[in-house]
Amino acid sequence: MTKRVNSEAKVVRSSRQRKPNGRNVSLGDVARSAGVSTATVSRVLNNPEKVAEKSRLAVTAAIDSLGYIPDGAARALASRQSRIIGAVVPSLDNALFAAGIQSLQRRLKYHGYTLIVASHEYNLEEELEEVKILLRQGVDALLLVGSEHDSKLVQIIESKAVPYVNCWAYDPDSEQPCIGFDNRKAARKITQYLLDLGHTDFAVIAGRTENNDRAADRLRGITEVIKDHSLSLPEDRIQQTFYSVKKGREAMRLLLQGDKRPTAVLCGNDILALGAIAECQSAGIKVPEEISITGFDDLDMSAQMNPALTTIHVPSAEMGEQAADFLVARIRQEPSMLHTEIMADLMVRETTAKPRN
Amino acid sequence: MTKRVNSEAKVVRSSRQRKPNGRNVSLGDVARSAGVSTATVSRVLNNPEKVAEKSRLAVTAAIDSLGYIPDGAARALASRQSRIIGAVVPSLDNALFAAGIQSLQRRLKYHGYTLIVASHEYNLEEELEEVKILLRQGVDALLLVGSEHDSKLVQIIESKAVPYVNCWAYDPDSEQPCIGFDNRKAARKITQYLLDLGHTDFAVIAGRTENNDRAADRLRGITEVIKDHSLSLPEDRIQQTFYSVKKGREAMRLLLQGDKRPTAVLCGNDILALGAIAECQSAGIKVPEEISITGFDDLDMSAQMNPALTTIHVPSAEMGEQAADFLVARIRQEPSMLHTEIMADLMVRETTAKPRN
DNA sequence: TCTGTTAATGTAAACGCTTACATATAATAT
DNA sequence: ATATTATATGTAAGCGTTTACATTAACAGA
Repeated sequence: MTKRVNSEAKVVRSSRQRKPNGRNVSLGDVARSAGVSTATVSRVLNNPEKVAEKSRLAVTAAIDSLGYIPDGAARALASRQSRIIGAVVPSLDNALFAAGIQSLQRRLKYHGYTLIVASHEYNLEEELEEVKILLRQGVDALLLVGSEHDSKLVQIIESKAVPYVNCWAYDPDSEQPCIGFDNRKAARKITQYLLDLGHTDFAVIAGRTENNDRAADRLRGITEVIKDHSLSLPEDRIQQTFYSVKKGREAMRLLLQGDKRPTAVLCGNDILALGAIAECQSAGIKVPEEISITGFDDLDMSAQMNPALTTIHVPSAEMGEQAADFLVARIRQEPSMLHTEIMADLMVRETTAKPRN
Repeated sequence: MTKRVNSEAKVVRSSRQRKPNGRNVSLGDVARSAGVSTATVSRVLNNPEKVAEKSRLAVTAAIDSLGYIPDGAARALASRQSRIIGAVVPSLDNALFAAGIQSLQRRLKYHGYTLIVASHEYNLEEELEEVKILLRQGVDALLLVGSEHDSKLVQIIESKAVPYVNCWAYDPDSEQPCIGFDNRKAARKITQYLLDLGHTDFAVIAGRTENNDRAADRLRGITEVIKDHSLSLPEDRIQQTFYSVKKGREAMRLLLQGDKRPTAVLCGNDILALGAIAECQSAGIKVPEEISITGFDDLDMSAQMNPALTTIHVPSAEMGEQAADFLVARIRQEPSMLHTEIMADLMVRETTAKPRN
């Protein structure tokens, strides 16, 4: 598929030496140059208010002229704080998490922390593995996605006494801290909306529910409401698939093959819905006139597409920000809420309408 | 500073306690428990082949039973290697980078490295700032996007002797290592294709070119080819905007307002193109019958949309993987190519056609 | 038996910071 | 003036690893 052409065979051996003249410049060098002790230099770095202005100036001048950059490892070792926070998400490829991580990072930076992101590709064992790696790197706190984890995971984190929080899910009954929304409730809401519109003939294109409690909760919310209204949702009306436009199309194609076409299709996220809509368009089926389709997440583009997608708005950015504040508060041992619910609202747009007859 | 008044008889000597019941388990604890020296434990961790099987077994058993997790900071300090690699990208919100980062991470993990990602929101000063932070954290190598950086950036990295690579751009004349494709050449290719189709009336919806050499190169490639063919591209036919579907729509709306409508619109990336297409659809203009639209990047969804987008395929995943291999090779002081060009191919799909008359 | 060589392990000195505690100096109260 | 307290700085002991070098054991060749 893709060809690769290498430019001339320029082979360069980089000699991984430090400064030309020797070692890297250290805090000790700064101290010597400024004529103060290492303790004072350390203080101007960490508690400048505890240092007299005169020495503070001398030290900052020395830092600048020497181009001193503190050694994070040494600092972490001595202070037992790495100032690094880890996040383990299912995937970076999902715009939903990307947006959340983006705002998480921005906020952490504001608090003086650096973020390490790892992804586990919707594999709980892999998630445990990644958490171990982050713990080894000495993260000061951890952000996890969902509330379903490998059984050993929480135990390990707690044995290390590292603060953590589950995001993108809300479970007030859990002992684990979480910041997120109730996926089941939101799914019920959008299903109910379709029901109120008059739909009785449903199909679902869900994300894979194993190892993904968010997808499972969404599916559960949908089926519950449908069952509550004594409507049926046969097995072949429920597709489970990976999150991608392509998979969404394929699932919709299968759904369209049945002898009776559903009047409303609930998708596990916006990406699947985009695929479902594209498939309908290709098949000459009008959305929403002939079929209603809903998404979940409310990606930026969903409101802009044609037709604009009816979906559940998931405030990822807000969640990331709150998670940052929460974790920093925990690190500082300040009081904080155990559970924070964020509202996920229904966004009615153009892909849903009353059924035809 | 703070006075400590002990009313109780219990005087706590070490104020830095970790677990409720004491310290964390350290390599020394493992050594004691296994009946060997710390050096031997360290060896089984880092060079197991240098240790006799008997002691290796004893040590691994001790590690398991104590639940020992090595301290990354201490290891980094002593070995002068953090096993962390940093990436500074413009945005995580852009699916293009997300995909590249994802594969970079996967590959780094395979090599035993952890990835830290920072984003600078298309702000070169911010980029410098992030690089400094990562350097402070002690990253063993750095991945950058594009070849245009703050003038101090490369100097700082090189003074620290940290390997780095510029990605998503290809500039064989530069002294800086890069792995990527030639944005200008690719832009020329897609423009030429439109020209060959018979288009003479162009418009461009480009990404913002300040602080973004990739966007600038793309725009340059487009305008060059058009000029080469003695065609005109007036100022008002060039829109520059942020990468978002919404902005793409707005830009297209402006373009449609002119007295003469272009027959082909070249977009700076797929996201902008998606917006442009949506706007045309809303305006009742048929793509590609009445207007041809092209993207750039070839996101996963672009092939699935309706109509499928004609665009330039950017192999982000491959780039991430190669970047990982390159950086690791550099860290290990193995020989490696300074410049690697990756081909960005034209993907002709359904949003382009011959102009009407 | 002795010596030289190799393999396995141990000893202890870094690595570059932070910070408890000690000390010196200045400010204030008596 | 002296005692008291607050402020600023210095001293040096870690933090938990890695690793150069020393030591010991095992074994082969003479």
